Amino acid sequence: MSQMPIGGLAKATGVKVPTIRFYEGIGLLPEPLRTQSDRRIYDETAVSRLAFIKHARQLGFSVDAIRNLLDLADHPDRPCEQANRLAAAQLQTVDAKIGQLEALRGELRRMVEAACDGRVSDCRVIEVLSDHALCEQDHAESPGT
Amino acid sequence: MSQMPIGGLAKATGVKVPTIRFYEGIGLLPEPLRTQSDRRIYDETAVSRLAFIKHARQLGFSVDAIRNLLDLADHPDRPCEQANRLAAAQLQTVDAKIGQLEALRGELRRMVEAACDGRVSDCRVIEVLSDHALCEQDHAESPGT
DNA sequence: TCTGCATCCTCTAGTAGGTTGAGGATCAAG
DNA sequence: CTTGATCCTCAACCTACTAGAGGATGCAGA
Repeated sequence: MSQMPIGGLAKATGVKVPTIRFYEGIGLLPEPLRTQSDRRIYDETAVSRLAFIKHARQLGFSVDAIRNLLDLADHPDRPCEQANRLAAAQLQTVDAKIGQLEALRGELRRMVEAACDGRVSDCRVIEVLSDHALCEQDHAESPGT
Repeated sequence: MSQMPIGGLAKATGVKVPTIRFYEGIGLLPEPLRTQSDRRIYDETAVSRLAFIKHARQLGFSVDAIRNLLDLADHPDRPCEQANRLAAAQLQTVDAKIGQLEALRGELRRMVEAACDGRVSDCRVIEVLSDHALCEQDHAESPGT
């Protein structure tokens, strides 16, 4: 039960097999023990660690931030300022991204609502794309969608 | 005025010089005329086309979608259904992304608000990351932040 | 005319966070 | 004993660019 191959770890966590190997390669997961035939074997601690990583990724933390968070999680005696700072920074990033996306959504809505059913020559969508001046808000930077 | 080198086009549109060459390489911009010494020369039509591309990128359209939109813009006699569909799809994508980010923001806020000032051993941030069950909402997929 | 700096050229490599595939070994069930 | 699933490594690909090397050209001032 507690000994499993990489596919078992994948099923237990919902993280794909190549992604697990990738995480090992970049040092997020430690190199596991191997069988005689060189196959990786994992135990419950690997499940926890990978679940932590997965959850942090879902919350949008970068791999670098996760490295720091894992390091903190491994040292419970340290002060947790840094964890708080990372979380606050991530919150700020997400906040900013939402703001930008909302501006984009406004423009896109206006484009879609004005949708014509004629020819491209008087298509509102193409027209707006051709002329930024038709936009109401600024959506200066792409939020990397 | 209407003849300009790549740096002029860059200034006129706010798109960086290497990015212009990149767009040419992937076929978004046509290969321009060259001077005898092999330097690219552009005119006003290039300015319009690049402005269109820039604006569409700002609105989050993928390069592939932009290829379609440009193709449409080049053929004003075609019906504009496809442009409408592309815009609607992009709106849906942005909408979904905002929804996910809002869920993330909720979790991050709860983490940040509960910030401790002690040791990592009872740090709320680490705790939440370790245990998805502590989350109130689902934030299944990472929105690629 | 010479000098020097800005701009241009091509080409390669790097970024984040993985995914996909080739080519081959091994395991477990029937 | 065979078949199909799973495993291994390594390399390439994805998006949308950005950065830098190394070299050619253009233009302005002395």
